Amino acid sequence: MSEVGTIESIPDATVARLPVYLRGLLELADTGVEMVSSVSLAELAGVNAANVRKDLSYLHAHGTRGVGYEVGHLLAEIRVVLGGSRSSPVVIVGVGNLGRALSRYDGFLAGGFPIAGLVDADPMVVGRKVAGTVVRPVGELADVVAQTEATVGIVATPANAAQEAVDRLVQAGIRSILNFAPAVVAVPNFVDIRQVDLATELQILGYHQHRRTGDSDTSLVSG
Amino acid sequence: MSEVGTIESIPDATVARLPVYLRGLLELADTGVEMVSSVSLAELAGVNAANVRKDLSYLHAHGTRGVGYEVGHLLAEIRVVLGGSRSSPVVIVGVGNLGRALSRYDGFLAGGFPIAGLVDADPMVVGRKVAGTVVRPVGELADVVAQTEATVGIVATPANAAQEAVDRLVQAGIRSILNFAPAVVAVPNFVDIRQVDLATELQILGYHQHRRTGDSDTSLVSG
DNA sequence: ACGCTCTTGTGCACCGGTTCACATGGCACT
DNA sequence: AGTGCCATGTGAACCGGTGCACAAGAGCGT
Ligand SMILES: NC(=O)c1ccc[n+]([C@@H]2O[C@H](COP(=O)([O-])OP(=O)(O)OC[C@H]3O[C@@H](n4cnc5c(N)ncnc54)[C@H](O)[C@@H]3O)[C@@H](O)[C@H]2O)c1
Ligand SMILES: NC(=O)c1ccc[n+]([C@@H]2O[C@H](COP(=O)([O-])OP(=O)(O)OC[C@H]3O[C@@H](n4cnc5c(N)ncnc54)[C@H](O)[C@@H]3O)[C@@H](O)[C@H]2O)c1
Repeated sequence: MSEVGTIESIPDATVARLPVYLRGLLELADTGVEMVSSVSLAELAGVNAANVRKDLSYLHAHGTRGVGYEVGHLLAEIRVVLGGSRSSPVVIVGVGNLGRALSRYDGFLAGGFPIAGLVDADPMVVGRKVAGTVVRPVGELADVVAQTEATVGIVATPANAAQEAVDRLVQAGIRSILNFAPAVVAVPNFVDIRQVDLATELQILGYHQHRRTGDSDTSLVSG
Repeated sequence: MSEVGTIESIPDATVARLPVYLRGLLELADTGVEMVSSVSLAELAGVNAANVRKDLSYLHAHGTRGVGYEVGHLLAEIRVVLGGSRSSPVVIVGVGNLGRALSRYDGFLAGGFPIAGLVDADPMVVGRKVAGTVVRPVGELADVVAQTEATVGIVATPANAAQEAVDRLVQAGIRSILNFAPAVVAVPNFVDIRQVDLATELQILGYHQHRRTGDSDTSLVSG
């Protein structure tokens, strides 16, 4: 049911794959490929071909049977869905090891997410220039957001400061937040927050490794 | 999906939540709390209480009805499941912006994943000391893995070098890999690889933001 | 024009995960 | 011991996602 004025709802799982398709399609476009089949795109993205077709069926990007999809059209359509091909400036709260690395990452800029503002609570960090941007006091966050017209916030503070950082971002009008701190934070339901937990990723790997080796050195408490 | 039968199989979704429970439980233990109910643990972890109970039912950690779960017992049991409380040294391939940030992260060490080895292809980077560890040539990866007894590999190279980096890790005997490069890489099926794609995370946020604002896109690509 | 081939688009069955709802059973207090 | 209370543990419905399998349709060559 497509309603005028509203963008159709696309399943979360599909949305999560669109960026992957985008990457693959950019690669194809670079090498001059103009048409692509669901099978080859699937291979490129590491997913099932039927899944690709179903995903693309949610977009306004129909392919032609017997031929495939037009790379350029697909690219444009995915870009429209993912933020309307509009640039979304990002502000980072907490410019430590991770914050600096993220600031210097040019892949964000290329993807339409320029790092526009940096703030930190530490006076030793404030005033320093990182990747061409001067770090400003966290108290001036609202100003920074306003000046840079940032729409996305990244939290890279220690875990115990994450809730405060998120609160400040929401207060400043940010509605999309990426949180790298290993902490569960509460946000109003009109705010979209995503958690990136690197330590957790390693622990999940650890579980599977443990299982694989089956090396049970621990006191298995069997009932 | 592997079907090794040594240790009981735990659903993936549950495994992904165990580290979160672990964090919450550590917090509780620090503050001297000895018993915890599924409701409060759920709140702490940001999930549904019934879900917590079902998750914990997969472990050998049963609670007592009317009371709750013993924090210490739960902690021990989760630790056992997640890698048997054994330290899993990590080797990082690609010591650029991100690789350096990860090297300096003490949360990994605390979680049982000490950064034991660093390798890079750039002669300018090789030999430099990062977080107390000397960066070695990527050609010596197998040696580094052997010497450090690393069991986990992290790929933090540019995307176009990711497949090569992964191949080297597998060649060196690594069976658990965390890949930060935005690239789909192929691995033998006895290798466990997890993708961390930060740019994708931002793009997903962008989609929801785009939807929320309902700012009907005007830059409709002409046909 | 016709039929062959190729790929899309999708109905449908399957599966893992989530959540509700409630029976089960331990604990404390009288 | 009896009674009330409370939290666990789980059966079952529900839900979103995946992938097979196939019909529908486009292009092409004869
Ligand atoms: N470094 C990594 O590779 C890595 C990996 C995984 C997770 N993390 C997580 O990312 C977060 C940042 O890690 P890091 O290594 O950069 O830590 P860090 O200590 O190097 O940097 C944290 C920065 O946040 C600032 N800060 C502290 N409180 C603040 C506040 N209330 N408002 C604004 N800024 C504040 C500090 O001044 C510091 O500059 C941590 O939560 C960590 O657990 C980091
Ligand atoms: N920096 C970030 O915050 C960030 C964020 C998201 C994703 N990433 C991804 O992480 C990866 C690393 O990012 P970065 O900013 O650290 O890049 P970088 O260019 O700073 O570092 C890459 C490092 O990898 C090394 N390298 C190149 N080819 C290699 C090879 N074949 N073997 C071993 N080492 C090799 C380089 O010498 C360099 O030191 C990239 O794929 C990037 O897309 C980075």
